[in-house]
Amino acid sequence: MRRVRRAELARDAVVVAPFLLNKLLVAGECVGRIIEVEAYMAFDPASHAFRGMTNRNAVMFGPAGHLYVYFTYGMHHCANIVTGTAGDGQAVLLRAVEPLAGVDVMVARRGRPGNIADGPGKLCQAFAIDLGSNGTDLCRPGPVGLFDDGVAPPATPVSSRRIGISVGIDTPWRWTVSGSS
DNA sequence: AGAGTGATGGGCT
DNA sequence: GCCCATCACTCTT
Repeated sequence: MRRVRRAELARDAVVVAPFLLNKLLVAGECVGRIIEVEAYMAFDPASHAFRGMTNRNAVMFGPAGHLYVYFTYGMHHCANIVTGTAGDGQAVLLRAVEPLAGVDVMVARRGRPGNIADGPGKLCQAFAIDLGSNGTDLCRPGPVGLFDDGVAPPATPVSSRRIGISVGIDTPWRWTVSGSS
């Protein structure tokens, strides 16, 4: 099981997003297989980076392979993986993972059994990812990592429209592993 | 299965 | 002061 290399993430978000399917998100004892992602490109009206760099989205403009975490709706965190070249302002939103290890811990954090990581907010709660993890380098040993266990992403990833946004809904930049929602 | 809605707080115009 | 890259609960088909 090898760590995902920075060079693999230093490509456009629309390329990296399907590449990330079936990769493993690891945080402490918790492991999950990525099954749903969305790409947010530069000059993408739905992207946090669209209006330029601010304190909140600064990590998006840094080098690829870092975690961009933001707080939204007054109660949820969402996790993104920075892609492209530094300065681009690109990222891939992690929307869902299949829990593989540390399920007990995730259920305890969630406070309820079942459907513990099938949404961007739930995923962050289950993996204890919050603003304290913002900027973490996933390509170096640390509290959060991204690994490849040799399971290839789907040969023909399923793409569809992104969710929860009101602009940029024309671009099919959401990818799922076939069989998951 | 799907639509409607309240919770709740930081970010930005 | 309004807008969310959400979730869970309720009520309706």
